[in-house]
Amino acid sequence: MSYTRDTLFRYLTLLQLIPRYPGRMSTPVLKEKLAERGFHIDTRSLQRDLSQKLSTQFPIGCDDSQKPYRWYFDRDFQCQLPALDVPSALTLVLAEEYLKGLLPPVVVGQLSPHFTDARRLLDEMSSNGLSQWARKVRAIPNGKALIPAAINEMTWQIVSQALLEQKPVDVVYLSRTSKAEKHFTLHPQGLVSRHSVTYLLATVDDYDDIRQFAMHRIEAANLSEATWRPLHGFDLDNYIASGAFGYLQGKAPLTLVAHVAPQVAWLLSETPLSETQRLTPLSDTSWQQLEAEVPDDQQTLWWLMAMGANVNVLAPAAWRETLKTNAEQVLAHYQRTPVAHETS
Amino acid sequence: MSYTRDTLFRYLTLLQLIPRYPGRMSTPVLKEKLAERGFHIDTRSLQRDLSQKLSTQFPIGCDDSQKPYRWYFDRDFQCQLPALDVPSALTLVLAEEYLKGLLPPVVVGQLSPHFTDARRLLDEMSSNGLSQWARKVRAIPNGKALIPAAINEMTWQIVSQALLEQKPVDVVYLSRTSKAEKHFTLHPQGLVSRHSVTYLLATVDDYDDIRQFAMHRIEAANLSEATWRPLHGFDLDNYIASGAFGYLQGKAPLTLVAHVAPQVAWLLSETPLSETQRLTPLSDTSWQQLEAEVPDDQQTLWWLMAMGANVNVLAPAAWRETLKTNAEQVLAHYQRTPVAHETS
DNA sequence: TTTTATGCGGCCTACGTTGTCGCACCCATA
DNA sequence: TATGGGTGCGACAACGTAGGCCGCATAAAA
Repeated sequence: MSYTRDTLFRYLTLLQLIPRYPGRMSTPVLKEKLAERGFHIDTRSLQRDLSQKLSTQFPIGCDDSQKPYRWYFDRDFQCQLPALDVPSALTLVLAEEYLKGLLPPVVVGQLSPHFTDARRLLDEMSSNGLSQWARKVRAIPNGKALIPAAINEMTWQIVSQALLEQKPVDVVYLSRTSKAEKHFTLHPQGLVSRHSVTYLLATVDDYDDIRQFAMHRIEAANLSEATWRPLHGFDLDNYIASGAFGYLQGKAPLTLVAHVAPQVAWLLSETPLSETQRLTPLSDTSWQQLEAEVPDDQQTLWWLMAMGANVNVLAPAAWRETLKTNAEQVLAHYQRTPVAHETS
Repeated sequence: MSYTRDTLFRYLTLLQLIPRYPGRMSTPVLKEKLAERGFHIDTRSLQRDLSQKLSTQFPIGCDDSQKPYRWYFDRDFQCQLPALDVPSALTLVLAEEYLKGLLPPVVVGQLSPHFTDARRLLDEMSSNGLSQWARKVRAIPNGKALIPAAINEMTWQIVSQALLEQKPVDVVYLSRTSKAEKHFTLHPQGLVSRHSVTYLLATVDDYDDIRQFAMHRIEAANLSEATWRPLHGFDLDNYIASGAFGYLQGKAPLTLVAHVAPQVAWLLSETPLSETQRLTPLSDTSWQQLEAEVPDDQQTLWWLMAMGANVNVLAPAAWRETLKTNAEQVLAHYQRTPVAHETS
């Protein structure tokens, strides 16, 4: 039996059991959880640990409005073992910059204690000299930053729990088309974050087909009493590849052949399109010939379109044709619509 | 004087002082750091803490090849207070999916203990029933995923330290143009991660102008003996806005007016271009009129180009002209180049 | 060889830890 | 109003651990 050595470890276990603020845990529950982990102590000892030892040393709060007291960590407290090092802290700051444009505020907010921790460390590091590190790192996202749709915090918590524990959820969903609130029982099968919109994939009520539900349109969610209806043979990757999110994707990769302007060649030499990319200079011009195996998806096509006149796709023929047709249509727009509209 | 209550706290402080694996810290140094934080204990006690208490309960290693023993945490160990909750763990998994396409492997690797921690938690949560949560979440990045350039781990550590502590670094840099290794002393002023390439902004040797150095082309880095040369009046945001990274950006935001196809309108209603965006239906068509205040930058223009024939920009006139000209040039490409090339 | 720095086992005492008990309080139920 | 279960809390005593101190062993430095 391990007596003494366990005191420290029991404290640590206890600290790990106490949830962060929105959640809280009552003394008897904590006692039971500790017992599950091999710490059989008297209730009195636990009470003493909480109210006399831990809560004086840690930012721990206690809800004593009702009798089984409930304990919780301050919302923004964060402690890591081992402590964050400087490179990791910098990485976290960069990560936050990127993620702010990719995930809804509430979701990024889930990680804010980590980011705050990183910033605090950097502040301390560079205290000698007002280095203002915050002004020293920036992330420039790839592509246009759209504003992520806002998600209700409670919804995110309930749905993520349901997804992982395979439980159905009752939701109030604001339908896109009818503008009406509808009540469903969903059986979550997957979660997809596309750009900045997060979708829950689930079967509805007693049906067997997967449908998409934008998380930000779920107005309320609660774990359901209904029994879980498992769905076999569902594969998220196949589902995405089959074009469910507007990214129709052929199974086989394609060989892209194109002539690219110098500035594009420069970009690609830094960040290749694929592992197999080859760039070869062309005679008579500063342009280069690009050959690469790329996936047959909408993303790649969009990228080519964004490059505009700076790339000249030679193969595959289908893409060449698509780009050509698109250019013709764009031109048609601008020839048809009178310029006078511009002032509107 | 706080005697007893400090035991637990001293252990925690000690644990926070021990660095993660690549680093390590000797017993005397630990003793001194503890003293700095108010824990004045006998060397013997520290030795006992390390070798008998902590290293039996934590994944702590000891390098005893030379006499002042050096202690370190296992590379992949991670412990959080308070413990990770399910929603945060899910968020971390999503974040990792995104970041893998945005930051170099080594940089994301800095955070891998966090991600591993999250995955472990999810594994435990869903152990009952083989829920295979890893198959349940996916992130679809915004725009084409280019392959991030690889960075040397040591370089990242040294440079991030130098940047924050305002110290010069000696680097061996593989010049892009000359293909030759060059030796510089850099005075780091900022770090910019653009798409998937990370650049260090620094002044070189005795010059005062800022230059960009791609992190993945820094082959070696060491803190320099040279004295730090401060640079006043440098503002990273202005630098970026002035077009240093190919994103020329006008100061004033523009009012974008365009007609957009139904699918684009749908996308924008989910993730607006800006806070002020307005979408109004057009008569005679399923298209909608879009009005939004957008920044005057390359990103927005690229986004419009990628949308191709699905948007018809009415204002500003300059963009309309740019898009038109671009379409004409693209068309010129595809009319000039013989289709026969495709089979090459 | 001597010196210094470090690790380590042992010893001893102060004091921290913890089970037990009694009391107070709140709430639900009779 | 009375009663009983659940919970928090102060007090106390017994146990045993934490931690300073000492001496020795070892290895690197002088």
